[in-house]
Amino acid sequence: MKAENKHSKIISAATKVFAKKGFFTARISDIAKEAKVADGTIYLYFNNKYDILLSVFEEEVGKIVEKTDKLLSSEEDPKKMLEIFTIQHLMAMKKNKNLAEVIQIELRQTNKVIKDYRNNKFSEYTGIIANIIKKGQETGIYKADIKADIAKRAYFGALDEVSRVWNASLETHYTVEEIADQLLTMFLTGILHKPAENTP
Amino acid sequence: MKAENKHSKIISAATKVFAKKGFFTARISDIAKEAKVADGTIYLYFNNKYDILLSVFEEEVGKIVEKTDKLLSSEEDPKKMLEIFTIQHLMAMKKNKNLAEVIQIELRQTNKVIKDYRNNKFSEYTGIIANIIKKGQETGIYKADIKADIAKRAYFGALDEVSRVWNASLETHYTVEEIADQLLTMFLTGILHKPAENTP
DNA sequence: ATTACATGAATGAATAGCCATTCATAAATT
DNA sequence: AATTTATGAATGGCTATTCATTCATGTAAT
Repeated sequence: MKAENKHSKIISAATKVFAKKGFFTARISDIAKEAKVADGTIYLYFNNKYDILLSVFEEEVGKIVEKTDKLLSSEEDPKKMLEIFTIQHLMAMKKNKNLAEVIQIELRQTNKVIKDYRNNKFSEYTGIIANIIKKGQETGIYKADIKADIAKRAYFGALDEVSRVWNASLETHYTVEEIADQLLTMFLTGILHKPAENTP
Repeated sequence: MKAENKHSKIISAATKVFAKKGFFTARISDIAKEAKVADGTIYLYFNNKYDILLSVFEEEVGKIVEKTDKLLSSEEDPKKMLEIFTIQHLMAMKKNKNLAEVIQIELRQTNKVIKDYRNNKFSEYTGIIANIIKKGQETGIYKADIKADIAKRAYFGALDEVSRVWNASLETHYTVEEIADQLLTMFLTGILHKPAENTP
């Protein structure tokens, strides 16, 4: 069996298992079983349990970053860019619900214990939001007094929390487009009614 | 020693320890040590480890809900209400950074494993946001086509993520007021420049 | 073509360490 | 002295990780 194949089989099994049980309650044997591989085999491809989580995180987030960059590269309008980012994020999370969970786990749990931080694909990812905002500020369409580093967090947080509920989904009949529309409306124009002055 | 005293001593010790090490890597003996109590004593006040976490969560979030309700009760303007909510949340999280962490842990980690859900103070809390929005929509100052249940999540997510970084704070020299101002600006009026039509 | 040998991947039972929980015993309080 | 509260060492269960062994494939010698 080809090596690469097994590596990725384990990665995707782990994604599934971590998402379902959480990192700490997931057993190596669960992952092994899910990947249809012996327990020991996992240690041929990963150093330890945490290494699996980190790999899942970095690799999968890496893919998303790459895809997002590609999608954005052909767009110049900061407003459209934010729209693309939003839809892309929500679609990715809906498609791979397990990944959404893993991101949340890794982000909030484990780096508390193990300080490694490698390349940190994640800050790369939120950095994309910051860049969109900065670009819009240069163009002049976004408010200049918005701080990009606060805004990127706020917007990521909003996206993330909306996706979280998706998973824990007791509900959410909304489509990606509906949610994206709501988020973009809020973030771009706010929830306040504009004073109706622009009627000619 | 008074019983109630010991109960709350354990709660606050646990808050500290969970925040620092995360639920799963925190040891009962850590909590006991922090509370200056014997390991066994903890089991006189709580059923098990998870019960401690849940108690921390429910009790502390409960306090915040109560305080927030009180602060809001004397205010009618939905715009001011959101402002109050925002500042109150950020202050509470800054004051009790540990609690901010525990909320995140509980929210995203553990209820995956143990389904209990008791009263769920948390939905009560986000419900406050939803109510503010609905009220503003009735008054007519908030856009009618914003869905309160999406908006509440988005806004809570934004607040929460901003507070998270606070803790992991590698930076954040911002004051509560600055951050609140930024979030409110974004959420109320958006990041887009208003088309400058309201100059008379 | 067949056999013998080599290599490295894969296995999964055994190990070893950790830590939540219990409980016999000891204060402390009534 | 009876009862309540507290202690912390001992127990027991759990699971990450290891490693001796097997298996599969390739190479070379006959």
